[in-house]
Amino acid sequence: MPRKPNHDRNELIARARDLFWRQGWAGTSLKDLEAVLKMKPGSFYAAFGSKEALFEIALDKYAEGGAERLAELVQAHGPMEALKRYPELAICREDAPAKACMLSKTLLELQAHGHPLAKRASAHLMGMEEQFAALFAQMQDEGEIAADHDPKSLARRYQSDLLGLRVSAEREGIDAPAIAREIAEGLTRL
Amino acid sequence: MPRKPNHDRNELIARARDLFWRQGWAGTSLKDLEAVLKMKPGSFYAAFGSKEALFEIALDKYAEGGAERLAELVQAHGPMEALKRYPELAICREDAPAKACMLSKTLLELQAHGHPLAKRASAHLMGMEEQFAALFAQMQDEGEIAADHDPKSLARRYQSDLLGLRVSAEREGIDAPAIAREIAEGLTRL
DNA sequence: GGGTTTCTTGAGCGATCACTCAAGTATATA
DNA sequence: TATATACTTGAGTGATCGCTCAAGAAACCC
Repeated sequence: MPRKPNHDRNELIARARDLFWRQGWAGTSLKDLEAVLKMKPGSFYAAFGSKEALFEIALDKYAEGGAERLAELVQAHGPMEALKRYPELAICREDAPAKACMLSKTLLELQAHGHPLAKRASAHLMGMEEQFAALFAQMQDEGEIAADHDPKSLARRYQSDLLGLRVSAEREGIDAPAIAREIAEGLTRL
Repeated sequence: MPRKPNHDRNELIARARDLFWRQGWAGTSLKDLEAVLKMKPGSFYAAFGSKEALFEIALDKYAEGGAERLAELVQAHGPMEALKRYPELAICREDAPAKACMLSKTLLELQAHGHPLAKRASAHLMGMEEQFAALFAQMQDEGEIAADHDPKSLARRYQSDLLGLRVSAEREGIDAPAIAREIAEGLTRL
């Protein structure tokens, strides 16, 4: 009976994610979204409910994408090589709307007001960190790194280095790939 | 002839800096500023001209404060010990309105729109980095670290680690002082 | 105290914010 | 083709945004 939607919802969410990623929460107006999604207000609210609801979906999609890319690296090259390559990959994708991590941008922008989206970003960061910790633990089991490290501590530090790298990559005139290489090199010393 | 201002301008700027630091650019409304500064709109605009002008002054004061605190550490303990202590100091001041760096927060929030304040934050970050580089160079001259390092590379990495630490410190449930200790420890291996 | 000058006040400006909804349009079934 | 059912449209909502300005209050000089 009905009429089918003009747009592919998945594609819409991806475009919204990229816009939010680049411009942040307050920096992205509904006019911006309407332009990028080619939707009028009515369609937008029928499809997503609110700006906040769409941001949440976009944030989830962002986190999911990051986790997938890491998993693919592990699949292809094993844990150590994956963790070595991940930093450079994070800052060198030229199709990415920003170098910095969307999760940390969201956290920094919205944390002070206790906004739910900040909590969600924080949770996703923790999820990433657990993924890292699992890889470090696996490497210990396989004797690839020394056994006297705490995987959670390694993951915490790796995550911190990654976030710093991606903030640095957002600056102009900074050789971020050099930092990425140093982070990778640091892993060999474990 | 005239009447003297009710408020101490320096104190006003410090309060504005703390508010902007915590809440960011878009997250801070003029109502917020009026409340914290106890000024009505008219007084505010007579004193500072615009929200943007005050943010710029606050940003400069923030950068100046950071540089001063580092210089004091160097004065008291020398370059190496100063660089070792700085990270922990940056995240443990309990009177600070936020853990994360105001310069990086401003950069991440406003960079996408090419806002002048983002450029200014970027310039201040570069200034900090040059201060770090000068200290590393000094340590090389005094034979405190190996001579085969590029001081600018060391500073770039130190800055990146610092920014990562301060983003991490903003998260909940993260042992940031542990990361700070690891950064300090890393300096001993040079 | 009178006059001058600066600071303070607060109502209110136009613009933009996120969002709503009644009307119109296209696609499906019958 | 007729009808039902989404989906799309876009003018318009109240609220808030950064900001202005005319009027009043306070401090200085003579």
